[in-house]
Amino acid sequence: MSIRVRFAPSPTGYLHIGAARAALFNWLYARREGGKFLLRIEDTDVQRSTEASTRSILEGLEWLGLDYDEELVFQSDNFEKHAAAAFRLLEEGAAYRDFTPKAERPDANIKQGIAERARAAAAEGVDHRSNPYRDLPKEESDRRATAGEPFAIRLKVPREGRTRFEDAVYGTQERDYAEIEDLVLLRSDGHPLYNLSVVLDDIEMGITDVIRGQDHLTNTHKQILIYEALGASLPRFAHLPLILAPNKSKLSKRKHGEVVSLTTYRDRGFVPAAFRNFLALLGWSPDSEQEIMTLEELIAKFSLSGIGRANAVFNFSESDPRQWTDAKALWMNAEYIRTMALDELLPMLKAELRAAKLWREEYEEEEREWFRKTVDLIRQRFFTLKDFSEQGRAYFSDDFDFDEAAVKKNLYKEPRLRELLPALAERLGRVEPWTAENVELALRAYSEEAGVKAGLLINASRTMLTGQAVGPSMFEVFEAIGRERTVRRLRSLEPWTALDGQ
RNA sequence: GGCGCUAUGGUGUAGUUGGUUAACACGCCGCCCUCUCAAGGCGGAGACCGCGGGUUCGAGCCCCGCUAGCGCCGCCA
Repeated sequence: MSIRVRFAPSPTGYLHIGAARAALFNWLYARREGGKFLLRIEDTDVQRSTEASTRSILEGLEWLGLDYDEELVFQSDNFEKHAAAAFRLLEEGAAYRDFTPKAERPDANIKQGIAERARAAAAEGVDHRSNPYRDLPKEESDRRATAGEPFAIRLKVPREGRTRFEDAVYGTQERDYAEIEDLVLLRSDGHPLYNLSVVLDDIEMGITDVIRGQDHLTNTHKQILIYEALGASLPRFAHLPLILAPNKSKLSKRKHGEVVSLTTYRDRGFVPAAFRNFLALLGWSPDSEQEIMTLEELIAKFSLSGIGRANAVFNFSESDPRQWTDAKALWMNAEYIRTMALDELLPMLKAELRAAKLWREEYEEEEREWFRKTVDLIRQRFFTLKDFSEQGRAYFSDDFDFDEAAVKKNLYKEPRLRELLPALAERLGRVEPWTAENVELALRAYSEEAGVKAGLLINASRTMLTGQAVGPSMFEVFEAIGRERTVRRLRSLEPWTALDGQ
């Protein structure tokens, strides 16, 4: 039978990078094995599910280049089938009605509350089969139900035995039935619960391999119980190590903010292929030592056996804007930006410059060559797509800012530059043809005449022309900026006005 | 509290059936290149392989114990 896997996020927020990685692994596995990658939106929690989240998940997957097969499944559409299955299990005696009134559980510190309850229960010894309604005679159960008394349906977990499965990542997993509570299948309001729904949907969708986060590892035993009660065969399971924050806590939006959202990477100038490549390496490693991999290579090399078991730390600093996300992710993005085919980069740049209102149609017409050459020149030291419209702004617009540190370092330290630069502008205005080589000859000749080091004029020019202290080799910059703009900018008084004010 | 999972330099990971200088990438430091900053080249610091016991001629790899971190334990998903 061919492989069928799925990614099943719940639309209760943005797409978390951990979830995105799970989607990636599923997708790679399906593509590698020639199987199908299905998408199911688990929107059974009506309170928290939003359409905006669904949209954001879809966008995120599309951005990463993860296309899904077959129809998108909304779990809520199967609501009735799931409820019916619970009643079927009830009829078959595999489940029972629990008439215990629903407990009030304030959502706030729910996890803590559960732990406390478990602690208290453990203190006096727990018997998970002690529910008073577990062995209620069928007649009485039916009678009370008919009388309109509310009830939940719980799975009747056998007293003796254990569940067992072979996890593709974590190996053999076993758990005694005694440790598993009779889980609720259907709430008293008639809504099926997660564990029932996933199992039913996975069966209906023909899922052969369930690849998901390790947080589901112990829950898998409960789901196996449901598979068994349903008489269905088990899929293969593969659980993925979790992604942790620098302080080793679980990555969450609440605590860590936008760094955990996939859309942040799109919005902050990541190249999808770069982020995808980075994500693939979080918890998985190929046989070779090669880390930069194309999608095709990723697919060809991917295997469940390459997945590690230890949780991975995702590094970032909340105080240092230069390290806003993992340094390796940033490095990888820079690597992609400077080495990828220019033709693949240009469309992304077009979108970026458009958003920054720096795009001009000429860049695809008469200035096409200039644009390509300039992008190729400046991309060498950029980390994100955003850098093109920020640090690179001066190449596309006359309206750019002067970096304060650059002005101090390259202009203010030598007062004579106020006279030297306009004079240099005068000289450069006569350079013909305008090439890096000719500008260099002219500039060096002038520096000798003026008795100053060429470096002084070069660095000052860099700041005058680009507003920056750093950038590509300056003569290439002169060529890219062009003679007319060069002359004008060298004569500009703007950087000096701040000085006058002091 | 119970159950489970994990544990290799700051981070991500390799470490083949146990075999002797623990590998790669990012980051960090230095040198070269140089008009700046990157990139690139070269070199370096950084891991007693969580701790303690075993088994063995020999253990990061096997066994036991401990510790720590994480996860799960809901009429949430």
